Amino acid sequence: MTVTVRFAPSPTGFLHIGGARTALFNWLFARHHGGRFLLRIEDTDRQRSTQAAIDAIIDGLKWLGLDWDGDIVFQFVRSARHAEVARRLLAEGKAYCCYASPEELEQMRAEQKARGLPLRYDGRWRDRDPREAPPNVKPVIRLKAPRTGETVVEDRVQGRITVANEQLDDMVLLRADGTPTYMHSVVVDDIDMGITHVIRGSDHMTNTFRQVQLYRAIGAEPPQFAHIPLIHGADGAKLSKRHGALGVEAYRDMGYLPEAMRNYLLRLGWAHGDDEIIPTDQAVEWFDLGGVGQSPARFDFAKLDSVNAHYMREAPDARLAALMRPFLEKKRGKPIDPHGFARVLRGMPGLKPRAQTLVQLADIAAFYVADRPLPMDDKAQKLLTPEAKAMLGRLRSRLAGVTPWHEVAIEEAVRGFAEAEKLGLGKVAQPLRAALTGTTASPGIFEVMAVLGSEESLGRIADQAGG
RNA sequence: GUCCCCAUCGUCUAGAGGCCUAGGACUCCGCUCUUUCAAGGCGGCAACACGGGUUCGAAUCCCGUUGGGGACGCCA
Repeated sequence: MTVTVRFAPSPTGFLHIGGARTALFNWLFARHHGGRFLLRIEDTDRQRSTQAAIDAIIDGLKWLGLDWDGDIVFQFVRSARHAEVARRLLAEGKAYCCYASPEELEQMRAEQKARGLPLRYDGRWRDRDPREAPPNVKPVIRLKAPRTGETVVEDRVQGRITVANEQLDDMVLLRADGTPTYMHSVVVDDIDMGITHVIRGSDHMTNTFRQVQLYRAIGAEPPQFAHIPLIHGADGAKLSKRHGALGVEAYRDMGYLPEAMRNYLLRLGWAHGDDEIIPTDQAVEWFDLGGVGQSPARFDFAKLDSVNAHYMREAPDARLAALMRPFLEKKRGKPIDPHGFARVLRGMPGLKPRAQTLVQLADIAAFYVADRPLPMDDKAQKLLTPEAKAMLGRLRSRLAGVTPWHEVAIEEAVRGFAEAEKLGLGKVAQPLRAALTGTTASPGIFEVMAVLGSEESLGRIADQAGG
């Protein structure tokens, strides 16, 4: 049987980081085994499902590079099938009609809570004669779950997990309006789609027992389950919208590379010995459920930054420049002309080891496309003393004679000038850097001049030089 | 409250009874390289939650305590 997994988000919001990791693990598992990775949108909650959320999930998966097989399955479309299975169970006596109203059940739970009892449906209609049903009340269909014995799940991550059946109540399969519940739809769809492995967050752990009972009632063999621990926020609390559970598009907008995101997310909960940098093709080769950890992990931006910095250094200059472009244009508030973009591209080798994100990369690349005269930051301004300005004037004259305008020739000229002036190179380089970049930190100054070209370099120096 | 799960440096983790005076990565701190800032190289700080067992021997197995998380909907 070919390995078949699915990622099954509900379209009630963006694709958050936990969902992204679940999708990644499923995708890796499928690709590792040469199996299929299916996408199913769980939109049975008509009130909360939105097209915007569906789009966000699809965009997020695409950005992360997680391609699914076949067509997207929309769960709601299959509701007739779900109802059919529920009614079959009803006919077989494995399910029953429950006429308790929502208000009645709410009251039941309130009483249970008040008396310190477990919150469970008490099975009040389980064995009651349907002829006693109140008039004009549409019933829900509940599973007639076993009341004795225990349900065992052999989880591929958590190991064997057991629960006493008396802890579980009779879950609703079909709502009063005839629509299926999540619990029921999931099981029917997973059976129909031939899902062999269910890899999902451990918040679904307790659902699993109920779902296994449903599989048994339907007469199907349950798939293998693998519950991966949740991701927590930096403070250890549950990752919620308030605790940095951002959509993947937020990470894209913060300037993270998708391959870095995949690597970081992979290491959050999965390990292969001491390996840290694991490119995606390597991950596909190595991924296994045995490497998944059992305890929750905290999301750590510092580590993500470091991983991202690594992948930025490895990325080809042209790709990085293209990816960074929108960030730089946003920062400038206007487009970059081809001339400026060419500079950024040429300057990329010196730029990329100095940034951890595309946002930072745009920040430090900005001077390459800045218009003259450049604004000087405070530290740069401080360096440009009257003496320094005069020095820059003399240096400019010397530089004007450099041909061809190449890095090596420029360096020779500047070093020769410093020597002639009896100045340390730093005394010359720092004011020069200020004039050329408007800051005190930048790529190597000879590289900067070479990239800028002689005309622009001399112009910028002249802008700051005295006399 | 009931049930389920988890527990190694600040964080992510390696560790499947002796290889552990517990390894790697990130962060932080030094040193080095150096025209600045990075990157790189070298080095440092830092952990087996606690208590009982089992065993010749336990971070690793068992039990308990504590702590954390998750689930208890006609939401998914």
